[in-house]
Amino acid sequence: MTVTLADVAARAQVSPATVSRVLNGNYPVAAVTRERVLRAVDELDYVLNGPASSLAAATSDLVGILVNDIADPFFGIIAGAAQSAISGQAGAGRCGGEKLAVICNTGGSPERELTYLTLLQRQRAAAVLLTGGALEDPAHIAAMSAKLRKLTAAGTKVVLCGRPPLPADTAFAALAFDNRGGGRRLTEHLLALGHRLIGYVAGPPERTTTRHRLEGHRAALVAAGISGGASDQDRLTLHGSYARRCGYDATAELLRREPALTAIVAANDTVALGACAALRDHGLRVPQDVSVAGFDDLPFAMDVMPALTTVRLPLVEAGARAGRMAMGREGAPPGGIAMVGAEVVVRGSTGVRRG
Amino acid sequence: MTVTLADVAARAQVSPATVSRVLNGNYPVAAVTRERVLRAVDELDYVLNGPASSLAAATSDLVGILVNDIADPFFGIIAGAAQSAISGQAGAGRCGGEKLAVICNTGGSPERELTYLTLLQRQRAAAVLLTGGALEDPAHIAAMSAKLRKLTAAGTKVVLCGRPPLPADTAFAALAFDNRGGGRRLTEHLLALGHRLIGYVAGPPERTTTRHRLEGHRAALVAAGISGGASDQDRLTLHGSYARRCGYDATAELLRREPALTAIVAANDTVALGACAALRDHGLRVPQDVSVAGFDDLPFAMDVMPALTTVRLPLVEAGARAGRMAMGREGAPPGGIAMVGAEVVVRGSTGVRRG
DNA sequence: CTGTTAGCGCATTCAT
DNA sequence: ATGAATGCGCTAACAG
Repeated sequence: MTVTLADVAARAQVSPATVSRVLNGNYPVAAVTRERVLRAVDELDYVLNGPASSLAAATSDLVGILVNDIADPFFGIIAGAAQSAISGQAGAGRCGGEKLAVICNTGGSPERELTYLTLLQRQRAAAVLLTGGALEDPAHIAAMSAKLRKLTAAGTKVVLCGRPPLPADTAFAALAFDNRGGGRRLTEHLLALGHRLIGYVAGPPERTTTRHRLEGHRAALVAAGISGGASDQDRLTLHGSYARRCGYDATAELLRREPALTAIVAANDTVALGACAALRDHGLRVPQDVSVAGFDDLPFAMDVMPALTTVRLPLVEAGARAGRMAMGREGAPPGGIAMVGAEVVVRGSTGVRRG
Repeated sequence: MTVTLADVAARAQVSPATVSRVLNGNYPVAAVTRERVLRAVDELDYVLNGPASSLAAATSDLVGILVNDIADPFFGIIAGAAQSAISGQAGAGRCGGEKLAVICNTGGSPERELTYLTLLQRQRAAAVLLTGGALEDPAHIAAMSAKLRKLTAAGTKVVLCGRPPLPADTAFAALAFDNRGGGRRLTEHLLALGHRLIGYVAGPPERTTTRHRLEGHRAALVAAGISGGASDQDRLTLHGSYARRCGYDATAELLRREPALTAIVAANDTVALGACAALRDHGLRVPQDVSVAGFDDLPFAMDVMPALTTVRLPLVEAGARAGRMAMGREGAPPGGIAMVGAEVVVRGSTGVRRG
């Protein structure tokens, strides 16, 4: 019923092997023969059987891109850039070299992360790209390390993008965002504006991204000699998800705990937006009464009113570079890991401390 | 080197066939035997070979979700919801039933759209979900129809989400957003506020979404008896991409063409944000001087200042429902197509006409 | 440059 | 309820 490679071979009056060679383009074939085969392919409307091909070749053209939450533009932008870098480079042949870059949405669940890895392992994926912060649960880290090690052993290339390298594993090329440095510089900016009572709406606990940004924040406070003591820092730090709603609720709570607050640093831009909304609802102006800062510099950050002071992460560049690394078009960075910049972008949402 | 099903069979002292049956769970196997096999699987750390399995069974567990631009939360939200609906329903067996729902980013390119479809066809995908507006180029429509017909013929389920059904093709279950109705009601809202000179920053030409929203807009104008003539409508309508930048540039141009403009309708929320920025840069206040309205009701729409009046599309519900339809967990809507609502949400960015 | 020969690892008939 | 045999469609040696 379905047309196979053998049918094409018969039609073109060549052997199946020749058809395969033409299709894969990785072997010398006479120009005339190629034309004949291609014509037969076209006439029969033949489509290669991927599973059969992958089985015989022991590899597939599937590339998996794992993201924590595809509804979040942070991941959408990285994933889109990576996918372009991977799919955009069609090989010389119109059939060969074409990779199927696909995005897998884990929803931040460790189980689904592992499940997707297994599914990709099943498919003998050519490469796997892990994006965004990782969970710090030791058991999960161990499971992930083991799984990734198996994947590489099976010939799958593993690349980390925006995720710190796994402990004791320099085996995987990694691109890490300088969350700590960015977090520190952002708080230094606030300190320079005179702020001393700074609330911090952190991301989900147990995530590397959350921890690093928070560490940077606290390092800046300590360096300025206003650590305020651990208890005070805890009092002004609240954890939540990356949802706008969390920024709103956490800000309300912070205001309750410390009405004299003059600045709020949010886990990311989305959360910062929620914080701004909460402040407005409390009759406070941004930045005259309270300054607000975000993180990531998502596209909308420059368009909200007031425009958000935030930390710009080169999401597109990082995603594209990770994609190239996954394709072997770009070597791993020296030491296996490259730290990509995180630069503070000052806009209207932060200003000098009031009165 | 790599452990196969035969290895597991040997370890469990059963035949390969039995192992296969246990793994697929679609055949009676004695409980004791099953336990023994499962233990062997665990001990050997066996992972099914997807390509081999798909080849033998002539189907795979891959489900493709095609999106125009994954960096746009519009698609991220739909895709995320669809993926959850598809992956979330692990079958009774811990091995079987698990689908690999993957997102394919076409970037709006018709070639890549077809390429992805071919790739998914190669993989013998179980289902394909097409999301978002379609290109109206006749050649591309024909190519898509043909390709989709072949996919269904090969056993792949095709579902359309947020995309109008293909002409003369009731074969594919479709969920369509009421872009025309939403567009019309949005403009009616503006007309009710007294606006008469309304600029329209439309999306990319040749896209169904663009055309439908624009048609709704014009229908409202005509119904109000202020069609203004075709030439006038053309003068106040500008096409561009869905980028924020286009909203900015188009607004500047509209202001040049018609300084007396009192309202602007944008292709979507992102474009509306760009329009707001342009107005501000021209010293105009929103909504006191000019009202602005978006479309989609993305999460940030309620958080910008002033909050955006827009048309809410049930992205999560539609994505999830499409996912269920792709899995055969929900039947196709009567007639093969269901129109999902598009409700105007009035917020601060629109107000009564000035003066 | 091209044809021939073997599997790749699994699902599925048939038997039992 | 389980085992034995067959073939899915293709690629990769190996010849020629």
